[in-house]
Amino acid sequence: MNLEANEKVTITDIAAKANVSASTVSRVLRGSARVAEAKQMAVMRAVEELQYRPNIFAKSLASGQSMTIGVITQNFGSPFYDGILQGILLGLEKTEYWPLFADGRWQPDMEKRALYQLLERRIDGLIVIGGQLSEERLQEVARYVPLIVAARNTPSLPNNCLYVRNFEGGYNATRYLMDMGHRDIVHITASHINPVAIDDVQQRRRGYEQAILDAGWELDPRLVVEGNLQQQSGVLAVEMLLARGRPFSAIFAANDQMAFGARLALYRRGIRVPEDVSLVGFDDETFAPYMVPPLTTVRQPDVEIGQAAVRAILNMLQKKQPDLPRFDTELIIRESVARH
Amino acid sequence: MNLEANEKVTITDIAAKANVSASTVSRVLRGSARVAEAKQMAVMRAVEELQYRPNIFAKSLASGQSMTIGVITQNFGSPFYDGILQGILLGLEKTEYWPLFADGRWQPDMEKRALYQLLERRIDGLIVIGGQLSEERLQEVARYVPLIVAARNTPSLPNNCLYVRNFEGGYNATRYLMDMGHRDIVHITASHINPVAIDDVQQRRRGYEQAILDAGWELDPRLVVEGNLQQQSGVLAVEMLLARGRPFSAIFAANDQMAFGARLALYRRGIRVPEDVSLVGFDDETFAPYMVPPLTTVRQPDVEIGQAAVRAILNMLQKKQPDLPRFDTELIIRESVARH
DNA sequence: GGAGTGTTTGAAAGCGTTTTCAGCAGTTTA
DNA sequence: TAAACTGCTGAAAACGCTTTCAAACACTCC
Repeated sequence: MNLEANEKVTITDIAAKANVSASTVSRVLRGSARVAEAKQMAVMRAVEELQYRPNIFAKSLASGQSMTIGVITQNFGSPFYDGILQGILLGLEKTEYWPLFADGRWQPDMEKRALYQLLERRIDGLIVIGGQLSEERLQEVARYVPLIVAARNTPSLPNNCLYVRNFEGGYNATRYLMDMGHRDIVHITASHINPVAIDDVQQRRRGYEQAILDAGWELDPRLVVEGNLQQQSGVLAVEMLLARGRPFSAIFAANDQMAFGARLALYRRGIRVPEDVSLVGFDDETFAPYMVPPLTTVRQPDVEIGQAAVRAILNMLQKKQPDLPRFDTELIIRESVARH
Repeated sequence: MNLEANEKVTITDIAAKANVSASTVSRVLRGSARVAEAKQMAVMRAVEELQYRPNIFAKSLASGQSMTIGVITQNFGSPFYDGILQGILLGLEKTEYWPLFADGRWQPDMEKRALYQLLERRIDGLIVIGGQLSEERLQEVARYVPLIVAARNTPSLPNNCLYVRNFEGGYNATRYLMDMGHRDIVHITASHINPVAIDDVQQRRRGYEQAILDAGWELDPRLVVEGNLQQQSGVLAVEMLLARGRPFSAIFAANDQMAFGARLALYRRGIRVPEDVSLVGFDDETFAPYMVPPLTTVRQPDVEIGQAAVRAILNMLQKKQPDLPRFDTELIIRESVARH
């Protein structure tokens, strides 16, 4: 790599060196039309020798494409979302595209602003991870630019949405606890975050409820606590639960972070995991295997979701029908659940 | 926000509507020269009415600036680095610049490739977080584009480097354990990662050693174990330590991730924390307060570092001397250390 | 009243690509 | 043998900005 050298080499220089016109150079480089073998070779040689690097601004201006994919995430630094970002990075790796990340921070106006700025940067496609943009706005965006929504259910955009079977995940987690002999199972949910409904989390809750109903038991509202997906809210949830006085032997948290919080609260109260209370999370974050005891949890294939999102977007960019796989969750059994 | 509407509005349309020339419109928008008050107003009104959004490609082509800052991180999804990224995002928020992230994954060739691609995208500045690019290459890059190196000591680039006082951090952590009555203090380090030396981690180790020497004690090589900064290596480190048979009452790990691994290994062996063995980490990751027991650790101001990196780069872009603060670490005392 | 100074402006020349269009050889086809 | 294709190629026109340059104008000062 020679930094300064290639700086000023333009397509015209290549054209001169290879004894062809600039148009022909462009054709060879983009493969946009047939060019005689001999000229092709000449162009390639000139490119090699002069260390030519196309100017991306000129390219974008002329072609109208930025070769970038916008990505709106919430809460940069949150393990599950970061996993998806990693998948996106991975999927984009051997393409000509580059991701443009923006952080919505679960704040509707931040998210709108991010969207706006990304569009101003003329992104060729957009991946939205979670978030709270209204479906109407997403529809509007989808009309304007290829769009994939990941980690969020958007019923009105069936052709833009990457689903995870959250319902089944919640169901299986609960079912597993039941199979281990638990009956009084708590669910820490987070159906509302300032104050928009998070469909994925609600699906997990519905799975939990269905598992209980399928067993022929009754739902007990005292066993459900509301959190906000952050660790601290897991602590609070357990406090609240204990205050309610309703006995329980197991907790299923709607994400790992709240499970970690719950685990800490139990520790502080001297309640042992899993001897006294069993614990199941959701997401399988990197820290989950290192919780004490290692956390049994429902794995969402985050990296795979990111990669699938990229594949789908790339297909859309080529005007092909994207395939939108449904992702299954997987129960990862570790050591935080004991037989009751 | 009107998506389709503004698409085709160009500077010429504004010029026509405001009864001025395109050059004047440009001048008003960029503030690059005085323009009569009345015309300014007219331009602003036209911009407003036609919902004009400048075409960033044309802007970049004409000005030679991409209004992007390249950022090379290692290991996307690692908490400490993500914290810095968050800081960068935050710092860039109210500027016209946008970050372009690349992931080196601690692999030298990945990192070189990332660097190369970022330069191809004509970034206006570059922030490198950690990594293994040789100092020579970094020097070469620095000559070519404003460069800030964060979370890594680069002695040959004193004007491009953001330092954290890792030595003091290591010293204080060890000192604290000594003050709590510990004498046989283990250090889990990671001085070499395939197989490049990580200066920051070595500084922490030197701090550890100095603290012991200052107390008038001898360094015992059996108390130092090598890891690779990943959780799993913390597990292995404790296994190895136990196998050595050298008694110890405290562990100071060079980062939180290895501390988490160590904590798990101790749990598996039935060794209590902090009753039997005390534990101190480094970084203060988001999970540290939720470890059981909450982890005493050395906080590095990750978000602040990211913000400082942005400030420095922005200064360099304005040809001003960047200020490169030294960052102090802070010992966060939680519950993983007991008096011995 | 003219020279000198300073301020504001528009025309036009880039910036480096892509893409359209027409032309020019060679084929085929009628 | 003329007409119609085909396949390659170069000239030139976008793409939508920024910036230089010189003109136009309004002052101020001898």
